[in-house]
Amino acid sequence: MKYYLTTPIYYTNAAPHIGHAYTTITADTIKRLKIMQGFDAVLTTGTDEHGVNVERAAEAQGKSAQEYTDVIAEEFRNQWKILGLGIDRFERTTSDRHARSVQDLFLRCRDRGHVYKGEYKGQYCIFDNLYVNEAQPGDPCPECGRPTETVTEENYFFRLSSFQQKLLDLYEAQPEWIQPETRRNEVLAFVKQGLQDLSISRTSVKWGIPVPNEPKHVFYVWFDALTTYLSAVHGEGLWPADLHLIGKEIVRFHAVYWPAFLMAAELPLPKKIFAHGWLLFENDKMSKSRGNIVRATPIHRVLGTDALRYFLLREVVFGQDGSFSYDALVGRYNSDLANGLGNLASRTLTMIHQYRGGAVPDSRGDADVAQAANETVRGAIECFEKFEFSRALETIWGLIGRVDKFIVERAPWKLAKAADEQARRLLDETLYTAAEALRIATALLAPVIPDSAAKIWSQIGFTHPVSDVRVRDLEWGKLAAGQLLGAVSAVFPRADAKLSIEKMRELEVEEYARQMAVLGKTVPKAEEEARIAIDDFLKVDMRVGIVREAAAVRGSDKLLHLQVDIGEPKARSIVAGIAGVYQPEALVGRKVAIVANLQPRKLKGLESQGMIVAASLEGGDPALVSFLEDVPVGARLK
RNA sequence: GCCGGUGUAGCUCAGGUGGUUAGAGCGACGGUCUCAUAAUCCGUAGGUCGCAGGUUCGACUCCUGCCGCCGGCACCA
Repeated sequence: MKYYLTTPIYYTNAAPHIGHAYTTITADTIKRLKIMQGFDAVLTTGTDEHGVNVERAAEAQGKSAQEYTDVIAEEFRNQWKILGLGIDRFERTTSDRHARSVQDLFLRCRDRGHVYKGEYKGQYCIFDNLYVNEAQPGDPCPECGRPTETVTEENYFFRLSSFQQKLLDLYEAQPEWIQPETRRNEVLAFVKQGLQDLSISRTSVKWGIPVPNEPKHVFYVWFDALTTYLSAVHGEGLWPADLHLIGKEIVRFHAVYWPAFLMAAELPLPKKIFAHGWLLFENDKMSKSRGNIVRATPIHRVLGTDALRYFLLREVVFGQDGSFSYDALVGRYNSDLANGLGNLASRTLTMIHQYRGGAVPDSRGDADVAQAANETVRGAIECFEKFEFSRALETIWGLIGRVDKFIVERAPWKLAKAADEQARRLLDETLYTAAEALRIATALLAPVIPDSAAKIWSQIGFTHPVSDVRVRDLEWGKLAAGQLLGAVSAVFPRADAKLSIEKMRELEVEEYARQMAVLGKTVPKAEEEARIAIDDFLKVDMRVGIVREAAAVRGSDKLLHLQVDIGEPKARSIVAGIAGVYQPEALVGRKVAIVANLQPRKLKGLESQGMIVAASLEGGDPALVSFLEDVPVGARLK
């Protein structure tokens, strides 16, 4: 039985960080679990390398787009290698076979009448050569702030609109097709609203896969990227995928666009889509501007990859957002891995060496612990099956705790001093029980902490790899009497919290610098390019104004309608997206800064004759500009 | 504004269809053993189960309203 699973393909505009690692590590764990359950599991990941952003980034470095993405793709490939992940297919959107897959998918859709040539009307920035999605006439370019122009472009469209009912039928027929349920609800709401046809090609972009017989057209983002899941296993009989593992930000593309493309092409649909949450840093969003992005390799180097794997799967409830912190990481490492599993292995194996010459004693083990172990296996597998990793691990640690307690109750060190036959038998039983429970827990944990499990496994004396273990081997009593143990050494040496965190932070700085160097990014250069001349700045007419009236805008969360006096005969009517932070009554009488020479625009039926100036905080909240000195209304800012 | 979710010990979370003293792990504190990685084990402290009403003999568990947080859509000149 095959089991084909995928991670998203990662966009080559940034180097890999812990977020990428989170998804990929989870996928690797699922793959190992499926293998343990007897499947031939295949895992695909890769890189998404097309598009204007890449085109421009490469140009800025004087590289070809291909040269540029070669470096980053290699960076990702290497990252997974360092972390020891079992990637079977690494598919790049720039590979030839992928191009053929995309073109083939397109032709299948076209031949069945689901694609047509039309006109895309949108906003375009001529300076940045950039299409601004979802912008409206008059909107500024997000890159340079200059006004965008409305342009029309010939595009191919996919008839997404005609798939609404089929998609709803799919979600209805397979309620667990998209998980967790909260994501399913969102998708349902989105599709029920009605679907618009989707633009799937561009003539303004060069860096992409050409549309067959249309040399000017290149495929646009999702039609290209999603298809890697097919091309990675082309001709291998592995499609459909059993699982697409994704982040919650790309649910729509996987749960709406992708099945529609496949339905249109009359290809089988993936079996399941699971969207995980985001990894936050100490409860804040990780972002470049905050400078709080964490990379996986420093953790790998200080505590080992398994510490990271265990932390991510134990601490984060899979499907929900989770919080990463070095403190929590080291805490989990010490209390669960070092004191828990590592110490249990250490004490158990050491005692067998000391009291029984390193050979597993002959016994059936304690019946209660045996039962607990069998129940643990059943419970943990059940949780794993539902991707409830944290619960599965909690269950397994329940067994570890049970055995620690059992050892103390039996006090084998006392039994060892007694000379009678009953003590000898009891000691045999105690040691066997601890060793057998350790064997089962270790094998059960191997998908989550493969390297460490392998070490413990060989210390127990096995010569075959722990990755060969199948679920049926987890039954109590399979440990053979007489088996000779290997040499014992600490698998999870206790970590000094302060020192290891310092070390990880240090390495983090190094790794960041290394990645930047690899990407050829130098911060000063980017700033220089963004500089404008004084003339450009003087084009912006900013004025001090005083808010005369303020009211909420009906039917909107964020908008306030303000009347701002800037010394003109009539106050300006300004609609501003600040309702989330400011109460209307608190604004009346407040001095503000506005941009006075903007093209007016209608919002919710109200004309906005300017823009209020505010700092844009992380998370999108605004903070209005104000003055410490008393400034006259109408004064110009420069 | 509409829709979905969520709010339980310092932290992370469990708590089918309402029923005796609300649980676990980590952390804190005290004690214990000595096989073990200053580990283990035992014990203690700590919660008006977001707030206010309601239904009920009885609600963390059901209903209503409010507040907070998260997310989706709309929207953010």
